[in-house]
Amino acid sequence: MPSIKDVASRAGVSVATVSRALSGKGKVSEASRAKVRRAAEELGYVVSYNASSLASGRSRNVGFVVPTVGRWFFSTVLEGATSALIDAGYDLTLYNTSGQDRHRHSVFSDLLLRKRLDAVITLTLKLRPTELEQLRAVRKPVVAIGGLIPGIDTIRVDDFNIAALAAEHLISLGHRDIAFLGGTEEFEVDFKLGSAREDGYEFAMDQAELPVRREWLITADFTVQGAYQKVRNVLANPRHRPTAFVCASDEMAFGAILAARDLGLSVPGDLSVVGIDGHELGEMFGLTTIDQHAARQGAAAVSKVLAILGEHELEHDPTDGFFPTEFVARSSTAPPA
Amino acid sequence: MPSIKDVASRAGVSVATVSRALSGKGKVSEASRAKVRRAAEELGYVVSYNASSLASGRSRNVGFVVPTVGRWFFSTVLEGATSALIDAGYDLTLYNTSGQDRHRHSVFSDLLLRKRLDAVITLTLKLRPTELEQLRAVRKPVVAIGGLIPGIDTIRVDDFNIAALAAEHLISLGHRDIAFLGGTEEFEVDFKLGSAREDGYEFAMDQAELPVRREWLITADFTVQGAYQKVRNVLANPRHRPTAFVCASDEMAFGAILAARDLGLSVPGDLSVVGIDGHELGEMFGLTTIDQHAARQGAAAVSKVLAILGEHELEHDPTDGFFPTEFVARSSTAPPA
DNA sequence: CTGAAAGCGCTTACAG
DNA sequence: CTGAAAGCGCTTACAG
Repeated sequence: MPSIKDVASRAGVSVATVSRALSGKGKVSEASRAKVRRAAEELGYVVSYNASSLASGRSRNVGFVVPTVGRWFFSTVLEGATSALIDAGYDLTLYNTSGQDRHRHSVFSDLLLRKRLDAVITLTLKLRPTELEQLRAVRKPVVAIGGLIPGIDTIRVDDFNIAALAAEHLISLGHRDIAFLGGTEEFEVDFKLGSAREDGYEFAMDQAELPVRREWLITADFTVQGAYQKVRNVLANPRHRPTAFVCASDEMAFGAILAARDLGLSVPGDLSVVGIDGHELGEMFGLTTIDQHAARQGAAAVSKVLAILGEHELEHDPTDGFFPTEFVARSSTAPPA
Repeated sequence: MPSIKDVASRAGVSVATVSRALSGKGKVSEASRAKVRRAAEELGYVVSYNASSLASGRSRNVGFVVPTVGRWFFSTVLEGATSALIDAGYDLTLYNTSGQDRHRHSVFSDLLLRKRLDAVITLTLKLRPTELEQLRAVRKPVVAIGGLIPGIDTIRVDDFNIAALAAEHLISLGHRDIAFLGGTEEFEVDFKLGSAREDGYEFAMDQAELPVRREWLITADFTVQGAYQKVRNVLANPRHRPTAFVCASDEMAFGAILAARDLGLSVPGDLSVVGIDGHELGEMFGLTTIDQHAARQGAAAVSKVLAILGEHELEHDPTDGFFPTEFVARSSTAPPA
């Protein structure tokens, strides 16, 4: 591979001029710039990130930490982030903790700290105090998606209100027997999204003076299969069968719909179902849901990171507005029979 | 952040000794090693990858190029790869072309070449001649998953045989009217997996002297929704309705099952469906399929990369055995009515 | 606008 | 086993 020296000698200028011409920083005459461009082109020269980063302190690389890439929300946010990053000419280094503490530990105590990153984006991870400390020590910007971390920039939706809205929608249709399908503790990853959503559901029920029955507060692992099984158990019980479900994710809502169908119940005839997410399959299932624009959240996190890096200013005010969501009414909800 | 010098002075040794002690390369006395370890620990020292890579030529980082992370196969392979890489102490830099030529171009002509990577893993991408050339120029090992590239290490399953097996399974159950659901040109990404699988299906049909009807060779975009629509069109036609479907992916098989149900057809009573993949949802749908162990393919690609890197030898024989798959018989297939 | 030179933080022959 | 020193390939004041 050719180095900057090769380009310099071929163009008949110094390496300093090559560096300036190619990076666009500093003054360079048009003539020099043209010569350099040509020489670089002919040699197939590409700058070495390692050398460039070492000298400048900038890596053009952001770290992205996820609990898994196997769930819809995570892969969709990731898709949005990679796209935005490529457009900006940045690399994305992926750290997948896979829900394993061993992996998580090496990510935070080692990989993240090796100065190859300009910034870090975390996805639905509640940073522990020591982890926060470690990130602070490297003095890099951190943006969190999917939950609030004090003192850190955050992209998140208003889980409480989203769930309340979902419940209100059912209530306004005339439902009274509304169940809630949330996430089990261990699968709520870190932020207990499920609880925030459960709180919103309960709030709406209270406002409407409807009872919240303990046996209708059920939890699953955020997967289609997990939800299928739990909902099936509830629906198979002929006594106290709910007429509607608020589900904390679209994938769980799909599981609920499939369970109802397998029991011979029609949706929305016998059961109304509303989800939260905006999953592509929602259309096919006719799922009423609240779209949280996951890919856009990924892109928004990237924008925020790039803005901070552009500002050269670490001590800014962390922003924390809610990311906008969208109510999508389809055919899985209707007045009760 | 402390540098190697800080560690050296605190430990009372030279930077060379610190480097050797921490990397484990070269001889270091136990006493020195202990002093260095302690000093590093106390200072919270972590080696700078950029400096280390620049000096040694090794980055402990592999590039992973995917067409998207939104489809099951890709995210599952990625999950397997990240896990294996973290265990080896390597970073994974993700390049997602998102099916956009603009992104693909910047990945291959720029990002991949900046010498921050020790190796590259490509996922279901047929490299164009210029791209192959560019990769060769950086002289890094390349491992391809999901298709054969001449002269490059490959992890792939035997698509032809898998599809033939799927068809033979249906034939042996007594089916004669078997349709095939493959991928549309534009969505076969690069390797025309669909065609290899279609060829296998046709081979099995020929062997059994069963006719392959043109109108039963249908294609979709590898998504549940796409398959749902196409299969629904076929099944809604009361004349010449097939009694079974071979689907080129599990997600498309789910679409086929859902389409059948929505038309009031029972699976497997009125329609048998077999998929290819080993998707987690297969169990819930009772889908008969051929598991291609996607996560293991990701891990296998990593093993291969690490083996090559360990060998310090670029001129080895590219291996190209077929990755093992597994036939999983469930309840979506049965003899025809 | 341009170049010589220091420096980024490591690794690794080389000599001892 | 250990250290002094060169070198990896850039960037960026500094001086002109």
